[in-house]
Amino acid sequence: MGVTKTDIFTKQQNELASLAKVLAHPARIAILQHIINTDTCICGDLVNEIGLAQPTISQHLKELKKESYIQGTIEGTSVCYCINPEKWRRIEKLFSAFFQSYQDSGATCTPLTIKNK
Amino acid sequence: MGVTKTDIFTKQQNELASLAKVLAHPARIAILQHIINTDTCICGDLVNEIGLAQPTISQHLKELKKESYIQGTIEGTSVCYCINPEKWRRIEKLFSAFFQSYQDSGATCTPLTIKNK
DNA sequence: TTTATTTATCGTAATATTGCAATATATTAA
DNA sequence: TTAATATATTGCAATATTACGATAAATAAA
Repeated sequence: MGVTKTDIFTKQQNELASLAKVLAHPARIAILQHIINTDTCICGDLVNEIGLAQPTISQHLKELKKESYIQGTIEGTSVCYCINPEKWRRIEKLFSAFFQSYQDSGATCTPLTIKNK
Repeated sequence: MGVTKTDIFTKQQNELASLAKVLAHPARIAILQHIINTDTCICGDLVNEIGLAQPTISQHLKELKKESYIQGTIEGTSVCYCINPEKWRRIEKLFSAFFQSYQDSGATCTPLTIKNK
């Protein structure tokens, strides 16, 4: 159906999935990396840096803003984007906690050649 | 077009995006958490634990296997799933490195009320 | 005011994802 | 062999995502 049954999952599960979804596209990773490298972004530069059309970049920025990975400030006709420091650290902690919730107990689950790829 | 232009991004950007995409669904988060909690999974239990049909769970497991978050062992008629320890730590490091690549430089990008949600 | 510049939004086409019924496959038990 | 059990695969419908041309909106410069 292409529609996720969010109601059967916990708030935390849905939140982590939503945050991961933002990172689930190389253009958005590239945008974040460029903003990180340039500190405050020169916004329109993203269109030049990354080989995507302006509406496409704008759409990706919208998704990054929706989950507050970044924030924007209007500078005349252009918009300056930068990382949202507080949210970034919060997201980092959520992912970190998720990955650290697994600790290798040495439980035996022998790997095998799985037939279906 | 619904088709990602992977060729214009680096291998690292595409890899992190692919890994994030696996986590971009609450069912897959729930599956991983259940496997983590039960150490080795009782596979069919996932269908009961999570309120999704068997083919749907099987499909999610396939995606988790594709990026090697988990591995499966055939136990008679059933399949026992568990976390792939080596891959899990590798993925953890990739995400950790990504988040830590941002360090708050105190660069001024004053937040504002952004009009478009 | 008019023009240029920058970014956001709309509309749309192509493709991907999600979910499940039906079915196939594989192994164990009878 | 046959039946039961567990999981994977297929096929399909509903919806979501990606990308971009066209255009709107908003501000600065002339």
